[in-house]
Amino acid sequence: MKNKKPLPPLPSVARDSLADQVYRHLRDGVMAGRFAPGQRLTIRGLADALGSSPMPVREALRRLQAEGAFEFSDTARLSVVQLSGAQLRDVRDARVALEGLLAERAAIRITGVDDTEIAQLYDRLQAAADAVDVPGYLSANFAFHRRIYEIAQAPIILGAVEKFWVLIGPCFVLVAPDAAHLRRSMDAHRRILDALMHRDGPAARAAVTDDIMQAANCLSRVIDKPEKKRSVATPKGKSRNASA
Amino acid sequence: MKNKKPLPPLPSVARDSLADQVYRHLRDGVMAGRFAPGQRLTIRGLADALGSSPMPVREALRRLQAEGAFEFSDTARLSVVQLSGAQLRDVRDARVALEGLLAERAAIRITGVDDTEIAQLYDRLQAAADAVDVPGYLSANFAFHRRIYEIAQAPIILGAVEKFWVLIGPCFVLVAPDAAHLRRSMDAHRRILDALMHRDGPAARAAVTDDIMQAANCLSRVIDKPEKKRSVATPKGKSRNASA
DNA sequence: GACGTAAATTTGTGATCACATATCTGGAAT
DNA sequence: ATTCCAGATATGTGATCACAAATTTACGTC
Repeated sequence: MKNKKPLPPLPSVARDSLADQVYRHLRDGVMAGRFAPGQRLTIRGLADALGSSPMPVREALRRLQAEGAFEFSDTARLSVVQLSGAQLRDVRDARVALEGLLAERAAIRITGVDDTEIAQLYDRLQAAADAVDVPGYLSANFAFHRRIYEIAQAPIILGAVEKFWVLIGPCFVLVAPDAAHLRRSMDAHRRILDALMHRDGPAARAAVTDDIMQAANCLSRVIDKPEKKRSVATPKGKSRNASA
Repeated sequence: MKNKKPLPPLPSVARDSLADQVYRHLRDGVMAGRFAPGQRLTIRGLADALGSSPMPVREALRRLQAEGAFEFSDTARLSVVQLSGAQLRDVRDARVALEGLLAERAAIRITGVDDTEIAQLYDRLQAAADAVDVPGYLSANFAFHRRIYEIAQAPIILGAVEKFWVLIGPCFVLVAPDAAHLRRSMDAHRRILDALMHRDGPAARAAVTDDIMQAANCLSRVIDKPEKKRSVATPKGKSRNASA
């Protein structure tokens, strides 16, 4: 469904190009684990699925490539990045360093008006954990962390952190909904919440560190296991793509 | 000078698209301080200067926008990102966290074959400091740090660090060649070198931290001083660009 | 029937065109 | 002389086309 109209009703106040919309759409999809590691995609296929020309998709993919979400292989074929175990440990260490910094700063700068909002996001996270909806849990999890880090008022650092989230998003499609992990993760989240409410910076950093290590351990049990029936490449072979 | 020939001699083994070349060219230019903060650029102007069509430049700029080097303003005008003092402090803190991690890890994994190479880069840095060539010093400085961090064998973290370097590159055009700063900086570099040679991780982290804090202090004396004759926008007004 | 080679399709890359909007230029009115 | 508005130019965005390389498919040969 190509839109022949050259976007007539654009209020011009939004300043939101088609490429930007495609970018956010794909980025959210990656973070929510809707793309499998190593999955092959095509520019034209995504463009058809999104109802646009290949051009905005190309620009969005360039940005996502710069962030490490997708890669153009040696033969210039597009695919979702597949992190190795070592790379996953690197992401873990970098997250601990950066998110620990943000959590500590957030515990200092948080005010009463933020408390209720954080608590609401925590409840939404808890709800997604009770139902074992993994994509929903991932989205709620990132929203919870993001809101906390926004309080730290360091958007540049938060941007770097989100780039790491984009990297680990696809890995989560490999891990089956693990109730035990979700319970441990929610325990860490509870401690993050408590630390923030008590304005305890070091405790917030420690809780965030535990949460990150928890997730990394969960992933490391699945990644780099050489053969464990991980046939999560292109499901069929046709240039399809998962974009809800 | 548009190249009408559809790139005939491409060995096809390089897998290096025109957009990639433009990307690296602009990225190196930004890191070396060849673009002024807030400087306005145009896609067509850069394309003409580089002798290509606007298309590869667009893709390269998209990547660099994703990395935060350039921004498309609310009115979709392209300009070099101008960091505020608060953002500069954020970059400083993130660099301390990440580069400290890499330095500590490098001190552990470094081997004898790396020693000579690091020493050579240090000498090149010293030479650029003796002559007060700021762009040359910046390039040598980033090369020195990059080589060290490569030893840490954490390419994902190094990639995040380089994104921060791209952000602070333009800021350095604001600081005049300061011999005192160069001396203090070289002192920190000497301590980094010594720590690496002694395989002392904590000392390497401390030296890198000092180096980063040093540079941040130097920059903070220039940034956010409301009016100090910083007329470093577009020098003339014509859509020119500094691309050597 | 298996394997290798060539045709056909797919796909990323780059160029060119069209268009809406922002920016600049010029002159006219106060 | 200054201000303000209309025409002209410049610029980012998106679409379409062309092309080379890679992948897939088909067919002929052993």
